[in-house]
Formats: sequence, structure tokens, C-alpha cells
Amino acid sequence: MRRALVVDDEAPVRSGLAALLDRERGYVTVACCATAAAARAFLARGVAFDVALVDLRLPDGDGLELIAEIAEAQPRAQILVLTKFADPGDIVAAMRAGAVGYLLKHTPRGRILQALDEAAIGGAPMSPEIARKLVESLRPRAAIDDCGLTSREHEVLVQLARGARYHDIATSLGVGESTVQTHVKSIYKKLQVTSKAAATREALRRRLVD
Amino acid sequence: MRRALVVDDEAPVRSGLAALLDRERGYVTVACCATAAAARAFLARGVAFDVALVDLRLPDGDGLELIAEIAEAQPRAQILVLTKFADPGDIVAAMRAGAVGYLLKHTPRGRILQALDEAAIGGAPMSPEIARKLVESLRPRAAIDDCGLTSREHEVLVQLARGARYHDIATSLGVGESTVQTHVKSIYKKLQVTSKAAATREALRRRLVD
DNA sequence: CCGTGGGTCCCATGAACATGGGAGCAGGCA
DNA sequence: TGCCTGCTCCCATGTTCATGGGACCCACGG
Repeated sequence: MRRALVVDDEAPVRSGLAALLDRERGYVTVACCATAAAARAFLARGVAFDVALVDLRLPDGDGLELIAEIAEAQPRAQILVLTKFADPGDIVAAMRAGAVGYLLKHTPRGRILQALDEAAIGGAPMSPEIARKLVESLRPRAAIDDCGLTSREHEVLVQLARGARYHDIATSLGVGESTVQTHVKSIYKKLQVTSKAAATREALRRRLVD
Repeated sequence: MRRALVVDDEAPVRSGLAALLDRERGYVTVACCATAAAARAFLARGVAFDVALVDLRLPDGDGLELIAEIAEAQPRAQILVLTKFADPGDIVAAMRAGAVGYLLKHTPRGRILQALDEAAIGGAPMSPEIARKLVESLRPRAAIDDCGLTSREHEVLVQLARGARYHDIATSLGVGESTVQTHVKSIYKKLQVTSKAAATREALRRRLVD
């Protein structure tokens, strides 16, 4: 018998899920919260559960933070997001916060139950479009093209981001140190930074380098 | 009718997949390659296809590179990895290279066909354990604990990685510039680097900072 | 044919950094 | 108590950066 926590601000969804779970053999709803505050209060009671179905958009505060708190309070619980929205940032953020799955609200009931089982055996159930967005968020961005760096500048940036000194870069590219300096100047202008550290950060953030 | 490319070095798997697809209404195998070289030769012919099933471990060269080439040559093709191994690094790398799904070889035939359909409609079919590993690879690592940085050093590192100057860090932490310098010295020692840029890189790579 | 932009090189200066030292004060642990 | 570690501060020196100039060559498009 797996114990479930449901957090959703929409009453019909909430009660629908609770009913679905309670009807199903093998599941029981231990709490049904409409707000993050209510969920926190429940967590504070220390009652254990095995799975959580959480909406990201809650009237009070962020669902992401709540997920982190649930993961903290009940490390063994499998947390699934169940929401209407599919923002790539939300998906990644939810996973980082501790969620193991992400379902859209139009998901049929049967698939939700299946997802719960899948989560329990070590899977990561996601709606197909969610999975795709997650995968796409891993891909390198359009790199060189959209940031306006020339290929030579990109070469310099790669080494810059590895912590190389101007002298090293010059040697490895077979040009003078002054040339490197010139390239760095235009890189800084294009990335809008003023130091190697900031350039490194930007390069990694924008996936201009691995 | 969807055209499929199969790349796998194991003959039984290869022919099994081809037979499965050809038997299935809606699919036809346009090529069945045992090596990366053979696949490249096929790509060079410019024949279009809609989906590719690729093994990562090929006798000649890396499947990852092949995936990138397939994605390059046939941007509209959906690429699925079908392999025995589930190394988290491989999973992320494959996705970055252009794969949209990742199945383990023990996947039942029926599920493979289902995955092909799912890929075609914009999903990202993955074996459950693969999906979980992918999700877990997004999570922040254990951060501060294992790299030996003290909490103060960590605070300094965070700002360092944002490109802040010593002076700025000193001000925002309410300490002297000399103190910052001392902290930086031990950070460098612990991260085994000798510059802000390299420290920034390490910090981001080890997820010591966002 | 001349302007524009990329790539190469040079000079020069002040700011910021890397690294070596020393040193005092708190808290924790043998 | 005595030692160790973390945090704080200081000095000093040489190195590396950041930024402002100016200059040449080449390819490309108007």
C-alpha cells in the first residue's frame, strides 16, 4: 500500500486525484493540500508517504520550493509534478529540486497511475512533450552564430574558459600575444563582460564551450 | 510509411530490428549498417529517412559522433539510441549530439515500435532507468562537503565565479581585501587551480555554484 | 575601386591578480 | 593545557590583465 500526498489548488483536480488513488488498490491518499502552506504544515507533522503529486502553480509561493522541502523532509518519497504548464525552465528546475517525473494535467487517469508505479520502480515518468523539452534543454545552444563571435574569437574563448593565459593561447594558436589581446577585447565587447572570469562564466552559461 | 535506418554491430539484433520494422505496417528499413563507416557511406548517398536506431558501441569509432553526423545530414530524422549500456555520461552526450530517445536492448519489441511512434509525434522515449539517470544527472552534486571548501570560502567562490573583483567581494562580505585574498589562496589550493578563470570553470563544472 | 570587417601585430599604462611570507584571535579536541 | 583549523588582517613583489590607442593585409560586396 503506497501512501500519496496530493498538492493542487484546484479542488476538482485534487479530489479527483484523491478519489482515483483511494479507489485504486495499492494506493491511499494521506493528505490532500490546496496550498503550499497546508503542505508544509503536513510535512511538519512528520507523517511518512511514498509518493507526492504536486502542482507547480500554487496560490501561495512557488511549487519548486515546496518540492525541495518535500524532498528534504521525505527523502524516500518519489515526487511527481502534475501541472498545466510545460516551461523548459520549470521542468529542469523541478527535477533539480527533487522531482522524478513531470506530467501535464491532460494526462489520462490511467497513465497517471502507471506513472506512479513507474516512479516507484526507479523510473522517471514524463509526458512525451515534457521529455522532449528536457532533452532539448540539454542541447548546446546555437553557439557561435547568435552571439556574433567569429571562429577565431571562439577558439580564443575556449582556451580562455579553461583558464589559459594569453601567452599560452598565443602559443597554441601560433600567433602573437598581442593578437590574443585584440581578440579578447572583441570577445569582451560581444559578451558584455570585462574579465576572464566573467567571460568564462558566460561562455559556460551560453554553452559556447563545453 | 516511415523510413528507418538501423546501425548495430550485432547481426542478430540488426536483422531482428529490420525484420520487425519491415513486418510492421508503416515502417520500412532503408539501411541496416553494422559499422559507423557503413552508416557514413549511407549518409553520403543522401537518402532520406525519418528515424534512426543507433547503437553507441560500434566496432569502428564512437556512436556519439555518428549521431551528430546523422543529425547533421538528416536534421528531420528522429534519432534513438538502442544500446546495452546506461552510463549517465553517455545518455547526456547522446542527447546533446542529437538523439531524442534512449532505449536499452532488453526493451521488448512492442515497446520499441511504440517508442518510434512516440519519437515521431514529438516525444522522447526512454527506458525508465534511463529517464531516471537523466533526471539525476541534472541534480546538483553534493557541493561543499566533498571538495573541502569551508563555508566562507564557498561564499567567496560564488562571487569569484560571477566575475567579481576582490574589492567587490570584500565589500559585500564586510571584510578586508586581504582576507579575500587569503580565502582565494586556499580555494585555489583546494580546487588545484591558479587563476580566477580556472576557478570559475571548476566551480561551475563541479556545481559548487549555480 | 573603395569601404568594411576579420585577422594579425605593436605600444603603453594603470589596475587587478597570484604568491610568498607573518600574525592575532576564536573555538574545538586530545 | 596545548595544538589545530578557520577567519581575519597586513606587507611586498612580480605577473598578468584590461583598455586605450595605431597599423597592415586580405577578401568581399556595393
